[in-house]
Amino acid sequence: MTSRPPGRPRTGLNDVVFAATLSTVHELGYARATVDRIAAAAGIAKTTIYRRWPSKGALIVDCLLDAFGPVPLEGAGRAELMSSAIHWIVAKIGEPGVGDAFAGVFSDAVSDPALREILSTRLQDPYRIALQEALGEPEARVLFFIDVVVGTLLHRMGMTGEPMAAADVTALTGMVLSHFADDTA
Amino acid sequence: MTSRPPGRPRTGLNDVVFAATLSTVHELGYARATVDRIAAAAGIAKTTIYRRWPSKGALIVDCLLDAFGPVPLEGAGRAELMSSAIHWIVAKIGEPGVGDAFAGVFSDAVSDPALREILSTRLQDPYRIALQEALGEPEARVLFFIDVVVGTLLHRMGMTGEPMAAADVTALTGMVLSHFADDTA
DNA sequence: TGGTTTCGCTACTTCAGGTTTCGATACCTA
DNA sequence: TAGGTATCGAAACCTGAAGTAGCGAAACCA
Repeated sequence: MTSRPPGRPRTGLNDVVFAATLSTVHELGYARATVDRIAAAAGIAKTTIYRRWPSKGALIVDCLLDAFGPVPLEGAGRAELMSSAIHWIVAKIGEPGVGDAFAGVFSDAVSDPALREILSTRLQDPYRIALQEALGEPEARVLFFIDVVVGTLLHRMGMTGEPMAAADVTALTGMVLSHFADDTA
Repeated sequence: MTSRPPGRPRTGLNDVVFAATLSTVHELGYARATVDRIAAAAGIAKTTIYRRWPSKGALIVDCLLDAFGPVPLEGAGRAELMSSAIHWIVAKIGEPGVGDAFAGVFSDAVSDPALREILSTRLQDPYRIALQEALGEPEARVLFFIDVVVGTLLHRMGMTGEPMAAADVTALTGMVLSHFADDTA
């Protein structure tokens, strides 16, 4: 918030920027969370942000990577693995600012192939690969799984502005699990 | 395309603008399809567009309403109704420019409450109500249905830039149908 | 102590959404 | 046929946000 004299870098600046990004997006929404405002919230200059990230989209993706962390793939059977993965993404998207930021970058990516590439490679691929190995499913099935889960959650958030309620999350989980339980697809 | 002298209105201007909107969005993507370009493609002035629509988002929503038309709810049983509804929205989203335009407005709506209101009221509600009456399902279930179907399709389009392949559409249809077949949710 | 790195600040460019103004023209009515 | 009115086209303009450039200042390192 407050100004700061120039000088050599301080450690942990990324964390400050990430926190400022999420809180700003949470407050103002994605589109109105300009780089200027994020920089102001972090107490740094806009130029400093553009020295570390090539674009606003890249900043958001890095911020989401930091917020998500590694996917916790714990559980005995395949059903438990998938169920825990769903609940994990639901919880993450429900965190303040994370869902808005996620929906926001995804939005921009629709008509920005470069950003789509970043989003696909840096954000989706790690989780897709981890899920593939854990579940022993082919790539196409895992991609379909991600489309259904993430797409449904984002559509609800985009339409209502709020994360999905617990009852619908239960319905989503049950639907996906029973679909992936049989081997007919 | 070509210039045109000023004068009294011509009939069917909306259709010209809608066609120009879809083709421009199809060519350049949503974000790069500026109102200037759409106007140029329609052979009219940007001012004329803003005289009829208050914003780019409103124009796109009207354009989508025109492109979608009434939802064809034909079929004997509930399963056939839902199946035909899914295939209808898949076909519509697959039309040139429609999917991009849909994903684009939806994106903008994430951080624009006013646009979200327009999108929800004018685009989603009519179809939701029609589905409610045809299926005899409560509102919450129909909303969930829409979230799953539309969300999944848009996520795939946003991630890959192309509509969903037939095999995955089949999987999606089967999953949704079997979920809504039982009365446990 | 001196060089290098990184930062803060200010100013700038570019571009898109949206507004305003004004002149020109076609339709409608008398 | 003449005049009023509604609508269009053109161009200039405003606002806000992304991204860039240059300079001075401070901290770290050798």
